[in-house]
Amino acid sequence: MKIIDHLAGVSLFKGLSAENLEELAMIVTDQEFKRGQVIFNEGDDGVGFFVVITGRIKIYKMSAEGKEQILHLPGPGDTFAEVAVFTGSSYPAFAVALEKSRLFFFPKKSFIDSIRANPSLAMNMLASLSMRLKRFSRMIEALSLKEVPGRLAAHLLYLSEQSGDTQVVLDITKVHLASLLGTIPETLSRILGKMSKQGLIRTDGPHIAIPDLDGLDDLASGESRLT
Amino acid sequence: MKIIDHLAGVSLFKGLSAENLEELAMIVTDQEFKRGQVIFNEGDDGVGFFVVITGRIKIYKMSAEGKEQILHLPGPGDTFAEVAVFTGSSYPAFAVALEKSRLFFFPKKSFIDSIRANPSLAMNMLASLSMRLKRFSRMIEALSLKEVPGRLAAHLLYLSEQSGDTQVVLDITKVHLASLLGTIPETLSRILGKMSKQGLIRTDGPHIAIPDLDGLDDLASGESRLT
DNA sequence: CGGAAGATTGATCAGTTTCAAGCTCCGTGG
DNA sequence: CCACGGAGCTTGAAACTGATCAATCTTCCG
Repeated sequence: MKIIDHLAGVSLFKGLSAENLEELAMIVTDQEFKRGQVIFNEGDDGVGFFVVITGRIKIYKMSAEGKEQILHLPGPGDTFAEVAVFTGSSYPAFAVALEKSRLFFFPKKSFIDSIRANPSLAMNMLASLSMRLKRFSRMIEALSLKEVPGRLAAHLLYLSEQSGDTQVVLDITKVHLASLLGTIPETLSRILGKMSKQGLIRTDGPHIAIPDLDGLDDLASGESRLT
Repeated sequence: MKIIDHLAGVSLFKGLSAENLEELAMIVTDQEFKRGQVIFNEGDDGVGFFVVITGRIKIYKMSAEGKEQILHLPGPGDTFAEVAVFTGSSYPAFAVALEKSRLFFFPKKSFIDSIRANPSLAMNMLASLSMRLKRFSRMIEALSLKEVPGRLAAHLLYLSEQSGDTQVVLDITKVHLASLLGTIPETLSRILGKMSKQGLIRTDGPHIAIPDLDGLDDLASGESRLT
């Protein structure tokens, strides 16, 4: 499968002509990362951005004591580190591969040229950054205004909405889910337990069934609490 | 003073030609808001975005119990609600004027046309959104990985860096500062008190002197704590 | 097969919020 | 012009959420 065929499946490049994709393909570097391999560290020189072809990446911040807060978990078709391209500075977070991953790397300079020459690509990128901004503001809202049960409920509802099913399968470990929700595995485990006891969910390893969507909704919006 | 002269001072429009500014000026609506007046509510139809000419705007989220988390406090020359332009959906937060404010409003449709026609404007907007994204990720980091003293220390250092002075003047109330830091006025007051007692800062109303930059730095990075 | 990583549960502890009260300051209307 | 009322700010005591520390068990990757 050629590079251009992979690019065609990336939503950031949706609607671009074959010639445009051809041009983009010329500036791409195809890169492989092993599970656990560092892609960049916070503060590294921001030389370009990435598109995930296969695998899963963890973008995160870290505290002095080593606690991690996950910002983003891009998978196939997702992009990351675009910020470095447009602020012309260093990467503002850490990135490691959670599994064996194939990435396309776009060097900053060449990609900026592409964007300048291509209004549709610019619009796509603006839409992509705006979407990210929206998700980040939801994260800020959750961290500041919701307690852990509310954040978890909101996340489960989000997953359920994505899959269009009241059966949800976690494709990340609970350690990572905790880090994404801004808490720790112990707390997450306890709260999943409480939710089960109250009949809001049924858990079986990474499988979570949601028999009571309305109950979770009340939790997520702060209208009820977990006793 | 004509609209175009105001536009020239907005960093989002930096580097644009006089003709470009002229075109932009044609799609602007000049609007006045009184102190406390609502500009839009979360969920309202996102019809366009704003540039602040004079005054101060509060962009915030709100919990079910009425607690507020400030996302952004745009002042003269700053923009807000750009996200609504590019995601084509509703406003994702609340906006009110903190004081009598003059705003320029850009309707979504016309502004998108301007961007498509003008690569420099597109690049400026990409840079602006990226900067915002970076600030939001710092906020997420702070809320999740730092305690209130650390967040406050980081914010004071930020203000000091902006002004290039170890003397800082708060141009917002402490109620708003608390909301910006993800806490409440009582906690903020106590922590300012502790910092003063330890000689990290000296406070006099909205004036805060920082005699011990290194001490604050240690607090902000989590290397020390407030006993 | 061995060991590290993931997951769960209990007891304790620290940080922050909540509730309550009192204070100053300022704008506005009588 | 003064008084009133509300907003901003501070301090204290009590309650609570979530983190920490510790132990155990399981799983899965090398």
